[in-house]
Amino acid sequence: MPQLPSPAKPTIGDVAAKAGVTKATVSHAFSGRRPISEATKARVFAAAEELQWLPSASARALATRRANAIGIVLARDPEIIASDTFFPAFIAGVESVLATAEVALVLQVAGSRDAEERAYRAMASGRADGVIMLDLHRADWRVPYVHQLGLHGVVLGAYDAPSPFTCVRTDDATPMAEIVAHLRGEGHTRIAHVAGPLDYVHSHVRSQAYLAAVGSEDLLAEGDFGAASGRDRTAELLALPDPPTAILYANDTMAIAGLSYARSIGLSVPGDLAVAGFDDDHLSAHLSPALTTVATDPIERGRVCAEALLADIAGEPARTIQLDCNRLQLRASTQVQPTLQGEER
Amino acid sequence: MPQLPSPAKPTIGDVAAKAGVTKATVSHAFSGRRPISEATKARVFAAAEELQWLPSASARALATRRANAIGIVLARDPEIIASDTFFPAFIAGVESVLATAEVALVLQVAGSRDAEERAYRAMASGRADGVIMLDLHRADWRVPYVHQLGLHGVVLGAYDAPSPFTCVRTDDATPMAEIVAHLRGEGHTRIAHVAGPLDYVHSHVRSQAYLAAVGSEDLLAEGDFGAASGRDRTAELLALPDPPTAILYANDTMAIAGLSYARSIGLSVPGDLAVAGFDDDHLSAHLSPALTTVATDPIERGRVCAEALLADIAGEPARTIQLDCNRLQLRASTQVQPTLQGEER
DNA sequence: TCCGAGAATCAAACCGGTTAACGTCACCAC
DNA sequence: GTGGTGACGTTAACCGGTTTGATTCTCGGA
Repeated sequence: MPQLPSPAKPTIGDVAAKAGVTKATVSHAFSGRRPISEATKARVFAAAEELQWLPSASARALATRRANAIGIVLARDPEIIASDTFFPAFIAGVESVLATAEVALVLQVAGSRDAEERAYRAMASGRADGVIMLDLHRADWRVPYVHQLGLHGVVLGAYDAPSPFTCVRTDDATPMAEIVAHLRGEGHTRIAHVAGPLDYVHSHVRSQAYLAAVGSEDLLAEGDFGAASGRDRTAELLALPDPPTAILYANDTMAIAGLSYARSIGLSVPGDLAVAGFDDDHLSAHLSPALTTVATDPIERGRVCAEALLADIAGEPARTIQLDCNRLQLRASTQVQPTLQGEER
Repeated sequence: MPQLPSPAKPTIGDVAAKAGVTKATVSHAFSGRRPISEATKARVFAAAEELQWLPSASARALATRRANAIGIVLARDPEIIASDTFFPAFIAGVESVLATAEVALVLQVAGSRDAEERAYRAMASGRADGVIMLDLHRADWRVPYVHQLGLHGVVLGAYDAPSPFTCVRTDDATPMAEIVAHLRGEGHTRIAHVAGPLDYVHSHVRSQAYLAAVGSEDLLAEGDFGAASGRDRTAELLALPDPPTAILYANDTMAIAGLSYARSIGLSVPGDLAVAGFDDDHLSAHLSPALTTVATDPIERGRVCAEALLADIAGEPARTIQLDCNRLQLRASTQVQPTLQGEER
């Protein structure tokens, strides 16, 4: 492979010299912030093209005090990230709006609270103009912290205290109630729930909705969204003297693991045990029985969060956005009689 | 929420003034590139602490000509990203080494070839010092392109032409041969393979290994790694006059979809049909039957790629790294008799 | 004829760091 | 004394853009 003779990247000065103008003119020609004659513009563009000039992102960032990037700090254990079906889709949604705005996405994984603070400080030091905060906790410390750092921000989830940031909320309670109603319609009376960690806002909301619908916390268990915990909580529930006939999981990963466990001990699904998940993992429609779940459209969530953040950075005031992107997917894992719902293609 | 009076971020100049020294001294005190007396250092650090000074990433990037960031451009359809189990784990591995090096990760999703080129140019314009290239194609255009842009790089996968970049390779052929041997040992003679898109290097390698072991391409089908294609290819294979008794899939997503399809038409697994996947999705060990597959340790791959890239950026010469991270996981989906292999905890 | 306005461009300051070159001063050997 | 050396700081240039305040030129109107 021919070792390149280090082409010495051209700068705006080189372009200006080649076009016979000054740096300022080149800048104006591209930004359009001052009128430049068509003739000069043409010369400038030609020179830039010929030199293959790319404006330096860091120089521009320094001069404009804009990183032209947004950040996401993931405070999760790498192993959990690996098993997370939400995150990549969310990113895809975010990127779909960033791409057209020429804004980059900076990602950081932080294992500890300390690493997390460092990550946000790094963002604030000029790596990003704003951040999207996921996996909201109740009274999340990040909201005041990020605000004090002078960053723009958007939170995904219900933040109850007054927030300086735009807040993108979804209604997870309604689909939970719908599932319970559906299971009741199928004749179930002992309906259990395997929740996610209850200090997450979304886990909490889902379990509250479950409690409201069922009226008892006898059959409420707390998992951690991982497959192993789905299996273990299921084993515990099924070992009860009066075990549930239906289990509602806070995500599909736990539901699938639970479903498999139930079958491995000889139960039939949905005959002996009805199973429902949450999230609509890409596999859930392709299992047998296909899994009843709630499609949460993470791509759409990503898109809306990114748009809200760009708006915030552009100076628009913070607001609350209510998203309606949850869709109940009734499938075979909760109904003995096949329906002709037809949401599967 | 109290509107902050725009704290006017402190600069190195403010710190210098407060400590009664010049900017250069502050810089040296922190970088240690010139000796500074303990007394002065203490004053500088105190001033920085008091002012909550964070050095500006963009100013530093401009001055040092280093972005202190690396990039990954994902050339995939958002829908496919969403169903990808490899990617988040890989990212987690990458981050685990970046975090300690204070290097950021810039992500870009590019839907088209054109967008992809733009993304790499953006990286080259100072957003990143180097990139990791995934999903290598045979004779991938990105290798010369990225090199010409003056970026550092690492490719994951077997690039056969001489490459200016460090190349991280894995041996996917051996586990494929092992699975075939294992299936033969179970008595199977009609063994099919549902490959991924064959223009990907890794799909190609896997299918070649399959062909070498089986000796016929009668039962080779090409999928796209998505669940739907796993189901459809399976349906086609099982509809053959002389259908296979074992199917080997290029990833777990297709395998799980295929397995479910087989069961939905009344076949038992592994009794009537043995099924094996590739990747060891987080769910695979928790299905019933648990899925025989190959654990590919994407976290480790990410870690090694990131280390190699940082080394390259630091000026070390490119090299080829052979990774041994594939582990065959024999589970119930391919063996009628339960074994006591015990690799499951 | 002279003035004012607007268009097009230039020159220079500025963003916030890093770094090469240079100045001091103290100390030591000869 | 003289010269050399190392430690510690300072000055000023530089990185590659953007932006602001002149400057020049043209043209229309009073």
